[in-house]
Amino acid sequence: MPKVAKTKSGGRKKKDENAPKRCLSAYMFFSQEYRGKVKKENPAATFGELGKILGEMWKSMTDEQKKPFNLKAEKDKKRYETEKANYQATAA
DNA sequence: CTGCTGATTGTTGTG
DNA sequence: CACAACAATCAGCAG
Repeated sequence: MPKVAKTKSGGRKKKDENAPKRCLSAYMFFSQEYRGKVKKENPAATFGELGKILGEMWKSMTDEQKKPFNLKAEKDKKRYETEKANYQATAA
């Protein structure tokens, strides 16, 4: 059962006052690194292809390949945790 | 207590 | 200027 692929164009939920954004996903770091690489191998590939290709290879990646990205994701999570703590501390 | 959904993050190219 | 697939992630809310 699909979780309804709704984009940011959907109904927004109420945002927090401090709004601790969110932690980047491993995919985000993955794109940052492969963004130029995939573009290099796919100069004619625009976002459409790039996005699909990237996602394809991403899943193709093993946990070892995602490791560096996961590490970054973990670190970013801590980053988010900090703003979250600050958000809760101030919001409290 | 448990789960679900909404919101967010980053990429680039195009209407 | 905002959004389009791609994946992940998490927090808050509702039953």
